[in-house]
Parts: sequence; C-alpha cells; structure tokens
Amino acid sequence: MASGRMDLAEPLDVAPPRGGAIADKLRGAILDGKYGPGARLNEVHLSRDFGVSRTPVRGALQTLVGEALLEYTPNKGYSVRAFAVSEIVDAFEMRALAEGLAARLAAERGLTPANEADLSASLAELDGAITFAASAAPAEAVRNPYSAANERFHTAIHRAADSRLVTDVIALCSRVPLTLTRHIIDFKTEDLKDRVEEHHQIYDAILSRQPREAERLMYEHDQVVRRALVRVLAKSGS
Amino acid sequence: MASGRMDLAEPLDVAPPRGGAIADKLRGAILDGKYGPGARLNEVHLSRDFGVSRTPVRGALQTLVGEALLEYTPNKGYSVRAFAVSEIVDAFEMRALAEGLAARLAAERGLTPANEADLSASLAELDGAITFAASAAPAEAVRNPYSAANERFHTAIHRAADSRLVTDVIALCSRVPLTLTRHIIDFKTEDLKDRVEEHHQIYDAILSRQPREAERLMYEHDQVVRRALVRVLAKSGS
DNA sequence: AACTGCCGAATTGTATACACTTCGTAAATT
DNA sequence: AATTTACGAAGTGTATACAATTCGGCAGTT
Repeated sequence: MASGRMDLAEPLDVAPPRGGAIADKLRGAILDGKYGPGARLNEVHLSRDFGVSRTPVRGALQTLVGEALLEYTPNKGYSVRAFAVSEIVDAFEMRALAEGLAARLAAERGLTPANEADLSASLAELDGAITFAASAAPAEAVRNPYSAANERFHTAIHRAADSRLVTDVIALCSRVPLTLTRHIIDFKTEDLKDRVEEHHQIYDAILSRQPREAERLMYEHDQVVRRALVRVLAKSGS
Repeated sequence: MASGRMDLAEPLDVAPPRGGAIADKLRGAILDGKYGPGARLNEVHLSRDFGVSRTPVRGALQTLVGEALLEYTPNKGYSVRAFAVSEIVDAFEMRALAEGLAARLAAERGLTPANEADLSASLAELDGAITFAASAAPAEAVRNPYSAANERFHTAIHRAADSRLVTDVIALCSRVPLTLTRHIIDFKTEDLKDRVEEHHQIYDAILSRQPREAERLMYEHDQVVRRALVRVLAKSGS
C-alpha cells in the first residue's frame, strides 16, 4: 500500500494541474462574479495566487479572451468584459435561435441510439424533479435537480445536432456573467411543469422528424427564459 | 545616411511585429489553405519561420484556438481544424440566422447618422459595382468591387445592431476555411443585380423600422449563398 | 516470430531573466 | 501658479533555459 508507485497511481484528476486547470478556475471565478466587470487581471498577482509562473497564467488568460470573457489591450493587459444589459438580453435571443437550429438539425439528421438514450434519461430525471418539487419543495432544493436534468437535456440535443459550430455558438451565448441571470430562475412549481412538458414536446418533434416544428418549440422554450429576464430587468430598472 | 539609427528610423509599420501580427499571418495562411486540414503547427518551426521566439508564437496559436481555427491537444500541440462539409453548410445557416437577428436589432434600435452614412455609401458602391460589371465584366474583375462593397454593407449592419455578441457569432460563422467557399462566388451578372436589390430592400426595412421584415429579408439574402454552396457540393459530390 | 520493455529523439510545459511600454508623480522651468 | 519635463514604479512583451511528456524504434526475451 505504501509503495511509491501506488502514491502516484491516480494523479489523473488532480496532480497534473496543467495550465488548463488555471483557465478553469479563473473562468469559474469570473462567472461567479468574484471579479467585477472591468476588473484588471494582473499576471504577476495571479502567478503568485496560483503558485505558478506567469507563462501558464498568460495561456489561461488568452484562452479566456477566446471565450469572450476577458478583453485584452496590448501593453495594458487583461480585464473582465463589461456586459451591457442589452447584450445579455441579446445573448438569450441569439441562444434561442441557435438552440432552435440545433433542434432542427437533430430532427433532420435523426437520433443515434445513444442520443435517444440520453434524452430519455434526462426526460425521466425532469419528471422526477417535478414530482419531487410537488412534495417537499423548499424552493431552493428544487432548482438543482431540475437544472441538472435540464442541462443534460439541452446538451444531449446539441450532441444530436452534430454540428460543432452550432455548439460553439450556444456555448458563446451561455458564457455570460451570471450575476444577473441568477435571478431569473424564479420558476414556480406550476411553471416548472410547463417547462418539462415543453421538453417532452421537443423530444417528440425530433423523434418524429419534424425539423421546423422542433425548431419552433425549442425557440419558444428558450424565449420563456428571455422574457423572464426582461421582466426582472423591468422591475429592478424601474 | 549610413547611420545605424537611420536604418531603424521607420520600423513602425513592420518592425513591431507584435505577437498579434503573427496571429494575423497565421490566420491568413490557414484560411488560404496553406496548411491543410489536420496539419500540425510546430512551435519551434514557426518560431524559426517568423524569426521570433516560441513565446509569441504560442500566444498566436492560443488566440487561433479561441477563434476555432485550430485545435489543441495537451502535450501534442496545435493542428488545423478539419471541417466536415456539413459543418460548413451549417455555418452558413447559422450565419443567416445571426445576420437576420443583426438586421432585426438594427431596425429595432434605429440607425445613428454614422450608420446611415455607412450604409448609403456602401449601397452606392454596390450600384457602381453592378454597372461596372455590366460594361466590362471579365468576371474576375467584378468580384472585388462587389465583394468589398458587400462586406462594407454587412459590417455596417453589424455595427448598427450594436451587439458585440451577435457580431462575434457572425465572425465565428465566417471564419471557415475558404477552400470550398471560394467556388460559390460564381454569381452571374444578372444574379448580382438581384443581390444588390436585396441590399436596398434590407436597408429600406431597417430605415422604416420594420424589425421582422428586415430579419426575414436578411435571412433570405444569406440563404442564397447557402443554397449556392449546396448546389456546388451536390455537383462535385456526384 | 511476436511481444515486452527500454531508451532516445522530438515536442510541448514551465520557469525565469531581461527589455520595452505606459502612466503617475514630482520636480524644475517659465 | 501652470505647464512641461524627467524620473521611476508597475506591468506587459519577448527570449531562452530546462523539465516533463509522448512516441517511435530497437533490443532483448519468451
């Protein structure tokens, strides 16, 4: 048990904290709002914080620029992008279009057995989340099971669309500071039931190979979230 | 005249080939197909080719990964992304949706005087390009004036939409290896006239603040290109 | 002959030193 | 007192040395 080789047996998950890991940590910190909009990210400071040299930090920063989370000015450095509220709303509109296209493509191209299994499983999870919500439902607890299953469902459709570009676009639209978007997950239990029903309809449309119908349903499904966001903004903005 | 300082007197246009310049050159080379799909880009070789060290080269490569032109595998390096033909077609569909949204947003938000001037100017250029095409028209010569004005028009609309995310998405869709797409610019002169007319209609819809109409017109306008691509593919694929 | 294990070349990953640019600050000149 | 200039700190830009990893091939073994 105490063999030296044994100690290094499973370093695959933590031990090689390669540069990519730094990008992950920074991304999480930014999306969680730990760095405010416009905050400057200093290479030297980050190096010390992470206990590595500037080189991997630079790599991580450049990666995050590519993900549109940071902005870069030559000789000035990297700063957290400031999103106007209108841009966040636009992101949801763009996302609705892109996910609609994903659903359409999935319906056109058909589902592989693996895709179908994925979607069925997440639909079952969603049904489970909703009945659970109806019973206990301390509101807080509801979100996680639903959100997780919801994300699985959408991801499965992206895979089924089989178009990396479309997936990339959706990812781009999703990578928006959640400081505001957190608030809009204020679904009441009855609304939740509607959302789950929509998922089922989308699934059926894809299974029965109705591309335009699948696209329309997915678009409307995403629009619900966008409208909720606009509503919240109108309230807090007044 | 032979002073050492004089030799370095005007290095402003070429001499500070900062890391970003390397990214530009590489991007151009990739889009021009000088590196085939899947080609590996070696840091050391590129360093020697550009006459700089590995550091700026790495930066450029990471930037291009962010632009989805390269793929990166840890400990293996960077390689040119291989695009399936279906992905290229999807890119044009996604682009049509995104540019449609841009036109819609421009119509919703209205044009600034600068935007309006930009659009009018490029429309005039387009009109000029078409009459020029009708006269001389050695096919080759037509493309450049039209393409340039066409690009100006579309860029102006992106600016008018005033949504960086939408602009980014369109850029993502446009950054696809042109090896294939070059062929589809096989517009005949009469088709060109139709394209220009479409531009005018889009402009009018935006000016008269008809968002859905502007969106529909722009979408259809882009679909022309997508359909042309599909046609070429069907021909060469058979 | 097939397989296993090991070595070494090639390439990426990281660290660090140094040059250059930017910007604030304070001193000096007008 | 206002403006300008010079200096210096802070931070990015680049180069280079070295460590770590991957993978091909060769040798040895079975």
